[in-house]
Amino acid sequence: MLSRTAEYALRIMILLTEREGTSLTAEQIAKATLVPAGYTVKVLQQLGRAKLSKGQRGRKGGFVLACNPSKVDLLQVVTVIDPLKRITEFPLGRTEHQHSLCALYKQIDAAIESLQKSLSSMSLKEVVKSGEGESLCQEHGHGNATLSVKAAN
Amino acid sequence: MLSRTAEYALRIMILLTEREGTSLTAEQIAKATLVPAGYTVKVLQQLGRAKLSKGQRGRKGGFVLACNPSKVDLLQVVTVIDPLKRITEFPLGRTEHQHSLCALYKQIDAAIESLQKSLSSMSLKEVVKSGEGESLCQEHGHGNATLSVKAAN
DNA sequence: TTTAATTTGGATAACTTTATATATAAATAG
DNA sequence: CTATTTATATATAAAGTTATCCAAATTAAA
Repeated sequence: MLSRTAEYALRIMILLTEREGTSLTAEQIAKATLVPAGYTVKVLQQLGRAKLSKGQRGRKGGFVLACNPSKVDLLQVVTVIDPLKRITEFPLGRTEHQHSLCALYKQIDAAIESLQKSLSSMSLKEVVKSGEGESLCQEHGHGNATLSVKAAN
Repeated sequence: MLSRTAEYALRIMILLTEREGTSLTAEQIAKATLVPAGYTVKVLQQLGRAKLSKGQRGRKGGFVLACNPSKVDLLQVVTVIDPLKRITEFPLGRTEHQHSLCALYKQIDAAIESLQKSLSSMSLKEVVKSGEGESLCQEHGHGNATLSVKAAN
C-alpha cells in the first residue's frame, strides 16, 4: 500500500524525532529501524533533500532531525518518497464507456483522500508521544514484544 | 497507491458490470478500458479464478460478469490483485526503540483501515449507477471529455 | 598533517511488477 | 470434419523498485 521505501522513511523519521537533538550515524539508524544498512542512507538522502533531516559528514557526523516534528505529519514524510497524488482529471482518453469509468475514478480519488486524511492526522511528535510511557507493542504486537515501561533516558 | 494492475482490474469489472449480460472479448475490453491488450487477459484470468468474471472460449466466446455486482465492492476487486492487508502484529523484531515504532504502525494500520473502508463503501453496481444519466466527466474531467448525455443502448 | 570516521553520489545488481509473444485447447460456423 | 475465433497457459522481455557497492568528499581527532 505504502511503498516499502515510504515505510522506511517513516520509521527513520520517527526515530529521529524520538532522539531529537542527538546525532545518529546511518548505521545506528539502520540498526534501530531495521532498514537495510545500505539503503538507509539512500532514504536519508531523500529526506535530506526535502529538509526533513540533515547529515553531517566526518568524524562525529551523523543525521539529525531538521524539522519541527510537531509541524510535520506522516503524509508529508510519505510524500517525499512517493506522492500519493489525488486524481484531479479523468485519466483515460475518450472511450465509449467513460461515464462508469469516470465514476470509478471519483471513488478511487475518494479512497486516496481518506488515506491522506488519515496519514496527515498525526504529526511525528504526536506519534512518538502516543508511544511513550506504557507498553504498547502488545496490542497489535506479537508474542515477544516488550511489556516493560519505557526506560527513562 | 493502488497497483496499476489493481486499477486495471477495477476498470474491467466496472465495464463488465455496465455491460452485464453481454459477452465481451478480451480485445473489446482492452479497447474500452485502455488496459494494454495482452495484459487484459492476464487480469481477466485472475478475476476469473476469483469467480468475479468468467471466460468462454471459441467463436462467440468472451468474458462476462460472474458475480452479483450489487454484492461485490471495490475493495473485493482490489483484494483479488493485491491484498492491502491490515497490520495485526508489530512487524519489526525486538529493537531498542519499539515504542514509537509500534505507535507508528498503529497509525499506518489506521490509514489502511480508512482506505479499506472507503473502497468497500460502494459496490460495482453503485458505481455504475452513479455514472449513469448525465455528463460526469467534466467535474474531475479534462477538456475534451464528453458533455453529452449517455446514449441509450 | 595524517588518519579514521562519516556522509554523498554514482554505478550496479537483484528482485518485482508490468507487458508481450507464442503455443495450445475449446467452441462454433460452415 | 475443417477452419476460424476465441480463451488459456506458459515463457520471455521490459520497466520499475529495492538493495548493495565503491569511490570521492568532508570533518574531526590524533
